[in-house]
Amino acid sequence: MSHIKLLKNHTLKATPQRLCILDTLQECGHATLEDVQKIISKKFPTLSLSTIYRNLNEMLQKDIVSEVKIANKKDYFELKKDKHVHLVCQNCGKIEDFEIATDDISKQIEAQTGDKVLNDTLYFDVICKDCLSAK
Amino acid sequence: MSHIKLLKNHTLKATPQRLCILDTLQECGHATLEDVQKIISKKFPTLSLSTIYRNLNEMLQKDIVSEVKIANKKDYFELKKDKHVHLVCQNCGKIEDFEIATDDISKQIEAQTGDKVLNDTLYFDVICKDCLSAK
DNA sequence: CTGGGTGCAAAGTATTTGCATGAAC
DNA sequence: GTTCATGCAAATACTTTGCACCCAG
Repeated sequence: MSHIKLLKNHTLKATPQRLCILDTLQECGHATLEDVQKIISKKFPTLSLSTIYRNLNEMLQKDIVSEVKIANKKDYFELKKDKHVHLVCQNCGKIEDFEIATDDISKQIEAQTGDKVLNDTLYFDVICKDCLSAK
Repeated sequence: MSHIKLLKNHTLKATPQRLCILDTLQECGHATLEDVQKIISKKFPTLSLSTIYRNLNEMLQKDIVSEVKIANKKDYFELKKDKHVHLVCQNCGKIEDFEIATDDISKQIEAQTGDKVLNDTLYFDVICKDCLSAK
């Protein structure tokens, strides 16, 4: 879906500023606020910091983007995607996505706790293939 | 291990302030900075905010405590524990811990990506038993 | 047109730091 | 006694807000 439609579906006007923010997230995959700021300052120098804050918050609320929180790291933003796991390379810092079925674990938790599992967020600390082979 | 020993093992002096912070985390299981602040203001009103910040940061660095980051929530602190999963109740907000073996998933990731998995952090959004039965 | 969005400057929070004093070892 | 930690106040960093102007629909 185009970013223009994406915004309109969520009752947000398709301004150049918003499109620029979405493009940036798409390019980066996962971007910290700092990343977004830095990249935008080149692509669209007049886009103000308050606009970035305001829009990221709005898009979080409307579930267009999500926040990726990793211990000992800054928070990242990403375009909302289907269920996936984050693989965080402890060497180069890169974040990869990985599709995975976690129903087994969910069932196990439900059986042992009596809770109802709705959803999950999984992070794995890894050394990525590239860093492994670089050694 | 007593908190006094815990601190000394990490070359930190066992001050009443530090012990109070550790006790607070132990009581709460998972506490936000705000929780810590609020509880401490009763138990030890002269303990200053900068001391809380300084010590939590130091203890994070020395791996005495860890940070629990959950999307759409404030960050929590907890005493460092063995590998466990966090179950976050979407209804009452409570966080439970759950012990689980995740080797299967790790192996699956390694097989499919070529990465080396070091560690993992898993969160599950749940409706806890208590909230389920309260309906 | 008109309502919502933007930029700017200012306000509001959160976090860190420098330094003199005080406590742990 | 020394060294390290604390409290306070000040500095810095981060985030939000109010308002006049502007643009997408």
